[in-house]
Amino acid sequence: MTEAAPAAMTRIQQKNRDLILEGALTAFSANGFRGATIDQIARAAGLSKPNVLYYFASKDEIHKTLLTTLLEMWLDPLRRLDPQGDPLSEVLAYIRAKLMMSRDFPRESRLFAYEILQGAPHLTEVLGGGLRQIVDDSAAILGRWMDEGRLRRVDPHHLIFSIWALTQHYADFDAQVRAVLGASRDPIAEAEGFAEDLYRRLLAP
Amino acid sequence: MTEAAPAAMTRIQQKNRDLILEGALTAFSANGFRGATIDQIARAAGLSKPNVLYYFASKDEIHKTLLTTLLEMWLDPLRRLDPQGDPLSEVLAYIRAKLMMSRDFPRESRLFAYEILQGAPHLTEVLGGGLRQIVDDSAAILGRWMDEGRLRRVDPHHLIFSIWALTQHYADFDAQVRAVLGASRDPIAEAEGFAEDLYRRLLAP
DNA sequence: CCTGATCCTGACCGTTTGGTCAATATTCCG
DNA sequence: CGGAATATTGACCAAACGGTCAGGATCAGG
Repeated sequence: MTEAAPAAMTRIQQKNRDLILEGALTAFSANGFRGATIDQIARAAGLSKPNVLYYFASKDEIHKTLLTTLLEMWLDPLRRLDPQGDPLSEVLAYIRAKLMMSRDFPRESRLFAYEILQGAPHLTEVLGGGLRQIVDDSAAILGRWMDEGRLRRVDPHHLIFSIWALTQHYADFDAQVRAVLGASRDPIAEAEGFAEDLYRRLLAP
Repeated sequence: MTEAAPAAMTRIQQKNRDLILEGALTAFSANGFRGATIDQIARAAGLSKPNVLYYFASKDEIHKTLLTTLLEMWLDPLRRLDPQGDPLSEVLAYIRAKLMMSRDFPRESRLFAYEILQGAPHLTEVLGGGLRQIVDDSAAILGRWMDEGRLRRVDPHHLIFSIWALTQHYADFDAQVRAVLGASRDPIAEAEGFAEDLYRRLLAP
């Protein structure tokens, strides 16, 4: 309903909608849905508040559009698990990809973190639908590798959870990580080595 | 300054402050700091809004009091790492304790999650001070065990981060875990087995 | 250059929210 | 009991916020 006719869109529309979503990503990821104001979003986008509402009917719609747009990108690495590939390499590549996303797209990570913390009011359909499907599919691939003895047997769903938890931790709880580690260290670079070691140990048959 | 004279406190004061903090924990952990309103807190506590402000000068002070009060309890399991104990048992016991806290105190977990997501504006001193100290101390214990060859060598800080990430994931992202796993499963009970396997593999020398 | 569609904004509105205050009720204690 | 200390509340306030709207600026196409 929000994207009924995406075909017809002016250059200006395209540009301003992008600006708004970009500003909204910054605002929502910094303060959560309720903490972010339309004024903040407008300022970050370089537009006036009424102009923002000219392109999006409500704050809610901006948020929803952001979530659904970014979810695609967010889950992409999991979809890339290649059933034909080498199991351990595939898993380690996935972990590396997720860590790089925490490094390069921390705002996106925090956006989802806020949403899920809140009980995912805007994502319930997606969570129980598309997400679950993708996770189940990936878990099935992992399970098959385990059946074949090419990966140690563990619960595939919890394996995925643990990878999410660990990799997103460095984006979501960055403030804590930095406070504990100090300013001079590079948390994510270090995490790469740690995570590889961890999951190699766990999964090597 | 907030707790200048804790000695003098009426029964009524004690009871109502507790009620308020209890209600605030529910409100803040469900909606974050900005998402929670004093009215919500008051209703949850069974008091009127002005009465809540009679016991706490501001919403901010309620939040700060909650955080500092609960941080103690939250970090307690880490303090319990016994340098004299069996290394692997100690770590596994810590993990089990953290998982039980995710099960029994999910509100506390989410309260901290929100705060740190936001950049920990109310915890900066604590993070860089007390927390860092405790983590460094624990990391030192773990490091010594590794020196002695009683634990496999990994980065102690990232080991702690990974335990936090995994165990708190089940409280903070409960909505997602439940959506993916379905209603009939018991995530945390399953996680216990998974986590023990994971860290036994990683750390057994 | 004209005109209709698109784009943009200042001013405004109703509601919510954090917080205040004067007045009243309740408790405590000599 | 009586009065001081403590506790409680309805009414209120100013600021912030999401959202509206009428009117003006700008742009695209003929």
